[in-house]
Amino acid sequence: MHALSPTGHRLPKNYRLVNDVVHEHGHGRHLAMADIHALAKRSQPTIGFTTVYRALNRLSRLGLIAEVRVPGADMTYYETPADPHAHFHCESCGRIDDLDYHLPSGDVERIAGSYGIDVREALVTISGRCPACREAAPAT
Amino acid sequence: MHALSPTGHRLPKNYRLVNDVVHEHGHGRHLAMADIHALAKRSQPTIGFTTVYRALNRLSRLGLIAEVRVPGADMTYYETPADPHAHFHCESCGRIDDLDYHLPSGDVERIAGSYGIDVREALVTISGRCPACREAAPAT
DNA sequence: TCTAAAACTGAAAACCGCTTTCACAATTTC
DNA sequence: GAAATTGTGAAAGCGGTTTTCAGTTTTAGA
Repeated sequence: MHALSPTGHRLPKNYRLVNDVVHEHGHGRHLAMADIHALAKRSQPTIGFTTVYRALNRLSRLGLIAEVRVPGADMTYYETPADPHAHFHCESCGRIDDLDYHLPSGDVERIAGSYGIDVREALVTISGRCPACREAAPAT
Repeated sequence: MHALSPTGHRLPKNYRLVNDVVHEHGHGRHLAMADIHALAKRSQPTIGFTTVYRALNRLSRLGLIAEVRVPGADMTYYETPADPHAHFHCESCGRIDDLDYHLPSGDVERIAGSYGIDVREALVTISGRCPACREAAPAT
């Protein structure tokens, strides 16, 4: 017996579990597939990472969760969908934070127009050192 | 006998070869390690990819070449260092183009200040479909 | 110039996240 | 119910990157 997602899609129950996990633990945090798998196992100890992998793909495609890809990070992270925002990636400790920033409206459209591009997504990523790492080892 | 790089660093000759390759073929193009290895072999058929790998790391660290990491692309690309600019990544054909755009000056500083971040780099990446792919398969 | 230390080299193996395959189980549809 | 579809977990495969190893070349210092 499958059930419907919040947007009316039919979702297997493992997929709904994954969705719940991301929404419960993804408040401002960014979860890797391994994290999500570990969390899902708490409710469903037999769930395999392959299922989590497929769930994340499906949920992303449906827009129920969002992929976070940060240049320089070697993994894909997942978060709850939110208004456009930038990401910060600490090169020392690897942490990823949300930044409340988005490109000036109009800029993307202007670029798209002049290059003939069909834009799906415009990403802003800032990399550097977070306050904690700054303090731990000031300047390298 | 080593020689000096343009900036006065001592560089093994294989590393200089890699540097030359990137600067000769990286005009507006983005080269993967495999490309660079293949090109370097023309002059130095015995050069191994490990050496190219190490050269690219060193040269990047010295700022003689620039790494291009694009979210969604599975590889690191290399280009000649240039003024800040954005990148476009075509999700259909994978091509990566330079875009003549940079974040409004002041924006990055403002973010850095309010979050206490030590910024090394601010990246703008736009993904979507390039004109060629648009035409080949309009809308999916 | 000779020599010990340091740096460089290429092949191969290890690594690591992601993706696919396989054989089987559960669910849905008719 | 039975057939077709969809979901499942383990395991194997894949591809770019990184490390290891044993050996060579280069450098620095007497």
